[in-house]
Amino acid sequence: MMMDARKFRILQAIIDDYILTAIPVGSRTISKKYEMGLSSATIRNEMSDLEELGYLDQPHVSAGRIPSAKAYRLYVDQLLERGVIPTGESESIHSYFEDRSRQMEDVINHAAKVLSGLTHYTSLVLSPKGQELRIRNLQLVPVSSTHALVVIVTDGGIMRDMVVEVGEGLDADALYAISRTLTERLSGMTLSEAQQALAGGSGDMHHHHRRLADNVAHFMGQAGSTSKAKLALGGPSNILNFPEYSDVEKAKGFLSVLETKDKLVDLLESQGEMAFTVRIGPETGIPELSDCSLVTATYRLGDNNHGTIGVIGPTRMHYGQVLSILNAMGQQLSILLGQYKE
Amino acid sequence: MMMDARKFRILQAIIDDYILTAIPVGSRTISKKYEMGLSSATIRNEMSDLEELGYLDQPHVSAGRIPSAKAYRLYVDQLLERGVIPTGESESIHSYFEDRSRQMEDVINHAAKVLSGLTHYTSLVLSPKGQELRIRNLQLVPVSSTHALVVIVTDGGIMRDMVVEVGEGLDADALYAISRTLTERLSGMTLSEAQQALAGGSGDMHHHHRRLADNVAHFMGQAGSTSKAKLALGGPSNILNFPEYSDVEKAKGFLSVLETKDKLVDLLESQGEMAFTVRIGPETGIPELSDCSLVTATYRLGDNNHGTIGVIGPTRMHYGQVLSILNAMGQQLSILLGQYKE
DNA sequence: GTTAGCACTCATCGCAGTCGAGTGCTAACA
DNA sequence: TGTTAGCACTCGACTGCGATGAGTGCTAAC
Repeated sequence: MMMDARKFRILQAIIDDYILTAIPVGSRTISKKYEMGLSSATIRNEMSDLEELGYLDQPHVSAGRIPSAKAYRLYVDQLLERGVIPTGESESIHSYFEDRSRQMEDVINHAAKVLSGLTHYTSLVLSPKGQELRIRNLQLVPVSSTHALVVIVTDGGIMRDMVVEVGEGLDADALYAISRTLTERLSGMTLSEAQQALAGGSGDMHHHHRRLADNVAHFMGQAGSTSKAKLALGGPSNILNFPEYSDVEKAKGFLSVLETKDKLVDLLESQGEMAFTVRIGPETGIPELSDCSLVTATYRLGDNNHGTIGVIGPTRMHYGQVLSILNAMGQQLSILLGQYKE
Repeated sequence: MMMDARKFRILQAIIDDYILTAIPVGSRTISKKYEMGLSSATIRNEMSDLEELGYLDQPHVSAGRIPSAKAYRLYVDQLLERGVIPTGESESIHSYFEDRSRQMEDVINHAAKVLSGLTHYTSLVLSPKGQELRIRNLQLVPVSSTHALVVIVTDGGIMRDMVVEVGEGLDADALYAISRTLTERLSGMTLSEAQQALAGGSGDMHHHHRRLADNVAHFMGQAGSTSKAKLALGGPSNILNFPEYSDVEKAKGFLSVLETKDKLVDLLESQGEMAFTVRIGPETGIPELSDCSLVTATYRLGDNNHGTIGVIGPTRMHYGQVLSILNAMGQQLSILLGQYKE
């Protein structure tokens, strides 16, 4: 048995209806509501076939059918093939960023809020990871007589800071001098390159201030590591709006995953450079999210940097709308965060 | 009718039992489990009195009694009067901070995690507000040809940073010179004093770089305002462990409040300088939290700064234990964050 | 003042019965 | 050969009801 055009149309109708209502869809519903020109009996036969093909599940014998993960996969693939509808969203999203803050973190947080507000799902916004960023400026700011704050400005405009121990007896001017030297030496390198350069330890300065150099190198290792990418969550409790999660146990599982952000970051990072990724149910690889879908998109920042935005919701998600909003939001973020670029 | 010692003992037993089990407490339970040397009938009479006095509520006529907010209030007040039990918690909490990060934000986040882990409630950790901090150092780090990052180090060791617009044609050295001048002028002032000093606008520099000065002043206003205090949440989903919140609607209300952090910050800040505050049910002033209690404590940072830590849970909270843990955690935070002090 | 006894209340649980949405199958029809 | 009407069947959801039992309030005796 094969999937033909009619089967596909019926499947589509079932998915649409289930996305809307979250109620198992019966043959009569499809026949009447979606004007197929077919009787419920025919639909029934087709549905039986679709079930055999693995596109539909039946919670119990006297209930309607619900789409399987495989069905959503097909649905989404079609959607992506046909291209996403980039509606007027873009403009409306733009308006949410009127008071454009320049702080990476603020932008990330705000974006997450806007995203969850627009989609009514839980949203995730991951800042670009530092790995690929190139250093533009490095400066040490004295904090105490023994510690200094490292500030690094990169071509993405992202700054990370950390307190490092410096040797005794370095006043503000000395630190500034060192900062200038370091900036000169390291400018244009990525964080990991710079880390190596420092660890390699040629140059005058390094002999005098080995400790300082080591600490700064260590910091770069940390800042450059993916784990340091900032993750903002939007509307975690949105999930509770969906009947799928009216069970407290399930909701707790979901929220717990959100709390341990590490897994999420890994998941988001694994997207790589793809414009869009849709993970349906078990495809997320996280048991607690096995009846959720995760839709992610990347936004570009500079030539070799990207961050990730995403939305988590029940598998019966408004994929089309979500993709469209993510698309618009990605563009907006690229613009907002790209404004440091010279 | 008055509250006498025996009534109080009975009330205490009821509260203890209800905190443990979340099940309405009957007269027989008290008479047997708590060895009052009184029959259930006597307890019943006393309970009836306690209800009349407003310390007990009855969900329905054939159920046991549950403590009212007024009862918890009495309970807590007694607890506070007698002094909190500062057990060995302090040591165990210390051990959670082995890898002492120096980043304010990391410490705050970690503290929230530890706090929610220890108490099994939802925890809140609010960083000290910048208002009272005194500037020790101010530095401008070039970000682009037109923007610079302001970094301020204060005597609390707290740094806030923000990108401000500077005039054209200022290179790194020029910015450093300005930074030195500003540090000299502003060092020792609080943020708001510094803001005024800058706005006042005497001094050579200000005429040349009015724009820059204005922007820095504006930043100080922001950084110093209470709204900028960082709030970390720990274990938001912990609330779902309690049967009180097995209703999804209630849980959603609770979690929504957590998402809009502003209200929480206000609530935490309103504690003022008190060592401990306990808000029971309606006392929180937030409808969604009307059957929660919020226990907060302050931790000191320097002479005139303090942050707030707190725990939110159901009204039937383990007040004694929570107070003890908050106490220990407060001390630990004071130590950790105070380590920049010269 | 305390307690035993008793009638009363009321939430909870289990159970049988009903209802109805939805199915699968068969037979007739185009 | 594909479509449809009809019908028996399934099974979850809901309803009503009696039994159960925890817990109370009241009264009378100690």
